[in-house]
Amino acid sequence: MKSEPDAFSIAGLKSRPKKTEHWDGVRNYQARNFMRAMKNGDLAFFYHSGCKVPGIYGIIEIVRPAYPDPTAWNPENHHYDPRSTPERPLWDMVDVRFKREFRRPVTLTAIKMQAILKNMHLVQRGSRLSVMPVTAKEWNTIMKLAEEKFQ
DNA sequence: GCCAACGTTGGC
DNA sequence: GCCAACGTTGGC
Repeated sequence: MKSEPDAFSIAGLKSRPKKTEHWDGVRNYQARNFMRAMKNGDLAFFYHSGCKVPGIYGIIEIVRPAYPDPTAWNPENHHYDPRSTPERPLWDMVDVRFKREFRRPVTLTAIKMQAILKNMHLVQRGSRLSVMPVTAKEWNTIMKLAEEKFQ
């Protein structure tokens, strides 16, 4: 799951009450559908984009599965979408809880250097999705890279 | 249904 | 700041 750290970072999530926050503002159908596939207890990587060192900064846990995103109904909100109403919600969000922050991020550069990760959704084509799937193999490879950083 | 125009994302 | 890649919109 991607976020620009200036808007919302893993440190920001960690500092929230119960280290939990809504992951709102997703306005892309494919990303929304990936969120709808999430279950309670699922883990996700927290990716920082649009910053000096883009990469995976830690792990979060899904603590509430997809439900309507009320920010879409608020004309004051940057992600307002009049097509979505409380009666017929169009966009969803999930609740995520801070799990762990890597001491050093697994950078996009490091990910691109791993041949085994070349099929990762994140590094394919012009993938701009803010929510995307990770396979078990990819997850384990990223975790190994994260552990190496502790040495 | 096609496709040009436009806005957005995000790495560099 | 640039620009490639992408999704969406709307005219036809």
